[in-house]
Amino acid sequence: MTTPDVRRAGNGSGKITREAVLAAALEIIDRDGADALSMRRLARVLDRDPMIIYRHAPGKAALLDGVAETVLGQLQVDCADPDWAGQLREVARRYRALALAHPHVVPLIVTRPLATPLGLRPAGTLRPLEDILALLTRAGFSGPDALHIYRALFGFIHGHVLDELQELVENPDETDDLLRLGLHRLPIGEFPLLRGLAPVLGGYKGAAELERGLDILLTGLTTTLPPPGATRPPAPAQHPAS
Amino acid sequence: MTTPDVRRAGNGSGKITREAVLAAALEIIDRDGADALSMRRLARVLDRDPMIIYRHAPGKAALLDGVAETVLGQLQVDCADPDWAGQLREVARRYRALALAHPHVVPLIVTRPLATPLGLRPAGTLRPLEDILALLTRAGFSGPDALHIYRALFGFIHGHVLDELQELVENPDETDDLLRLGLHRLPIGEFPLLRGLAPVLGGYKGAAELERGLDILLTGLTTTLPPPGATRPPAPAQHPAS
DNA sequence: ATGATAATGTCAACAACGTAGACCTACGAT
DNA sequence: ATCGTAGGTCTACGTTGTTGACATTATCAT
Repeated sequence: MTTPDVRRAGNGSGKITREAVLAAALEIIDRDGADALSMRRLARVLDRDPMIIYRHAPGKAALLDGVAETVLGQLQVDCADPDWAGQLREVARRYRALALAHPHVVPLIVTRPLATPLGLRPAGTLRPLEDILALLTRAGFSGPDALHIYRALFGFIHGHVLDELQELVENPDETDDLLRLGLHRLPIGEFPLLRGLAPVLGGYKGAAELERGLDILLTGLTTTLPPPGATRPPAPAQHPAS
Repeated sequence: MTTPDVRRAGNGSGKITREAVLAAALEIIDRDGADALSMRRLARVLDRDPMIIYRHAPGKAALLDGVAETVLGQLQVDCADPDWAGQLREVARRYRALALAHPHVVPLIVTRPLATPLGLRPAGTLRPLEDILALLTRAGFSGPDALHIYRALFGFIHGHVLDELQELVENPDETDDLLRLGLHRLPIGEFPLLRGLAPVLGGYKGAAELERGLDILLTGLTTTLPPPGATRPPAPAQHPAS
């Protein structure tokens, strides 16, 4: 870093907003993961003293919550969509897109609310829940049924996204699936099936898997719960290739 | 075994095994969460110098992986069960029981494999996968289909367990659901539906929810994929492991 | 028994961490 | 002028994970 003007502690110019802090934190996490986020490093990115951060967030934990909130807050739900099942599909797809865009944030989204009661969670985290409840009650479902559907959907999405991220590999340069997945290091005798499935594991397509899961989930839901109104059956939907 | 010989710096008696280290680590995590686990505190529990730990694990990260592995390693699969669907059900129930017994370990199980390619993960983590592949191929499924079923099942389980843990609340003493969930702190205008569903949220029963989800999933799977069992068993029914 | 070799435990030290507390500026309202 | 408040900076404390050197003990061929 060539700094001709040596200020003792780096200070840029202009005010620092909470959004700027969170954006910088997200940048670090996206690049190097959540463990790489330290107050001092974040301050270096902001070109300020580490202590300013505490003017915009009460502590590091709140900061992580804030990052998770900003990402999850980008998930939009169209409460007015008359085709509730289709809307749930799109929400799932958008969620997956968000997760792939910010893979290092997914652990935060999934993990941090574990110790926090519902009402104490940041508002941005609760917005999708409320919106989906709105969508479903507007479609005629009872409150408890809507809640049940929300749980089933997000349970599925969380699980799917985690599983898909687990299958991502860092060096896609390697052509041989066995090597790319590191499967050659496994004891041959103990994991014969796993090793044999290397090519299938390598060719994993998350988007298709998501659609298949959604088919199962939505048909299951519409047959289990009374689909209100004189609306149509679920319609297995078209699969966009990707 | 019982040597009440007190040496200068904390050292107990007897040898320290890797299992003992992991057990102590699990104890700390179960009590106070993963963040509370520090090398020094772990050493205090073991009544030894902090540095011994490095003789049994290359670092803290490996230690966390080890804890996740020991817990997940307790999940047993009966590969020989002829009723594959029933066996998957039981696996799901056992997984849930494990998660409820060690709630603080779930984030580790779910999060740590995210950066590690399949083959480099600890063997105990891969055992359930291999076992379920064995169960399903023995039931007549093709390799890719078996893998698909595994993904669907564990995606669902992961999601369900995370969602259920999020609904657990720390002070179940409070009688009023609104207060217990902290929902009274939410802006009334912004989250009307959510607040209205407080009693339903409070009465969440994870076991029933799991069974409902399993119903949906398993029926969906058996209709989507060719269930090889009852009607006509195809040729390679028996496949000796070699 | 003897000495060599490895395993195992101990200690001090380091750099980096989160954050409390004091201090300093700048500025709009009185 | 004076005050309150918000934003920004600096120092310092206690803790963390880990390194490298050192000490002790076990193992084993000779």
